[in-house]
Amino acid sequence: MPKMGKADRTRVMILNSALEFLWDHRFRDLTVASLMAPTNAGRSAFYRYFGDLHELMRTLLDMLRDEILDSTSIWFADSGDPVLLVDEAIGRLVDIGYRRGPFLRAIVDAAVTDSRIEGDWQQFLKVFDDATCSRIEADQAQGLILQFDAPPVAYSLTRVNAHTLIDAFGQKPRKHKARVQQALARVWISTLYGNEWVAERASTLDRKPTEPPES
Amino acid sequence: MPKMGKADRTRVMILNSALEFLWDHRFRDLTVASLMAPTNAGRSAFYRYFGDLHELMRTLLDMLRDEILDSTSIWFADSGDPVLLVDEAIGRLVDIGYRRGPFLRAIVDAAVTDSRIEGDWQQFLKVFDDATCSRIEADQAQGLILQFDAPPVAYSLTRVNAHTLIDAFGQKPRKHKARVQQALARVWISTLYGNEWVAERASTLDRKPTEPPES
DNA sequence: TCCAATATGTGACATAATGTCATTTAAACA
DNA sequence: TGTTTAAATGACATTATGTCACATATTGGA
Repeated sequence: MPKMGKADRTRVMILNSALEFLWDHRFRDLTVASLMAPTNAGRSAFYRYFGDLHELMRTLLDMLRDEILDSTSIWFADSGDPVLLVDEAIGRLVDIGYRRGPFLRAIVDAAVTDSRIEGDWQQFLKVFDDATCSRIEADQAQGLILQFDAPPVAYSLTRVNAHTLIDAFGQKPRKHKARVQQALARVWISTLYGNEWVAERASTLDRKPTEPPES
Repeated sequence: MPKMGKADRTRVMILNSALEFLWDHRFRDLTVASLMAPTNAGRSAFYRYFGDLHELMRTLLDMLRDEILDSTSIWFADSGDPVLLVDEAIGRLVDIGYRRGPFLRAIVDAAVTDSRIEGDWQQFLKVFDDATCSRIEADQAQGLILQFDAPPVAYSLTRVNAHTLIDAFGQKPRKHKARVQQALARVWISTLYGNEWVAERASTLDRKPTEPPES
């Protein structure tokens, strides 16, 4: 455990309090007072660490970004069977969406009320837009994907991911993970590579154990 | 012109002021004061007509709902070539998304900060979820669509529509209408009916005049 | 047309949250 | 341990919301 000064400990307490709060409350119900209540410190101590609630949310997004990019690094792979790659990447994405759903939702909620977070979030999505676009164009060059205007399709596909995950897992009771995963995989694979690939892959997916939705 | 009492006139002024404001400002920047400034009435007069800003937004959603359901009535048609039907329905949806983008975005923004609007919006989306689900299941029964778990796919497809439209047209400069339409049509048709139908239809779409993006 | 009766509008007030600042209190470290 | 530096506090200013008693218009019947 790295040695922490008091400032670091307080900062961590605040971040933990935020995570705890947001796990079962919406961002709109978060106030500085409610955030600092479980802490030893008083309300105004908050402002020593963050300019405002939105700045705290940006910090949370920074943390989540690393976690997401790490766990979906396969998304940016440039070799291997493209269909399996998409399937695996969606699986990873659904996993993390399931685990972090409420925080993802909180960040997107916060983005609506603050243009800086909005910018951060769009920039984050753009990483996936760009990666998807590159993949499409590379596979078009190889004849694996039909010729079409790649950017808007990539854009729509990343948005279906983001908002399906947030709507499905962003608040409890979360929806069934496997069903969401299959739906997203179907949309992506049939849009990019064609329905026949989904059909071929379907039996594999259906064999996966079906977990019941959690609280 | 129907005869209006003073109350009706003031109410209309408020609604117009809101529409005008939201055409080039975000919902987060709307305050009761800024809303009533262009009106003859003072700030507190607002509360005679609406409980709060969110109630005003619900009224706006009611108005928009009628317009959208009217213009996308073809979405709920149960006869005709399914592929053409989807294509036409998406076209209508993109048209209205383009015309009303900023208001749609304002409503979705407002939903994030108010659970009543959120409920209204989800209920509105559910109409499309259900219609899409019925269509899928009907076409599966006819063998036009492969057998798969329809509800989550329908859910993802309505969300790709809503959020693609709002992201693309919700604030100026709006994106290019035809490109968005083609992307959405591609996602829907290849997910439901297969890539070959998109390819066949592509030439038709590409022949459409390409309008430059507006302010 | 005028005059109640009623509907509409107003400004002063209470409330709730944010963010700031001088001051107090606690931690760090030599 | 004592001194320097950092962290926490509580009182205050600010901004927006929503409410209320009262003032002023509008309306429709005599």
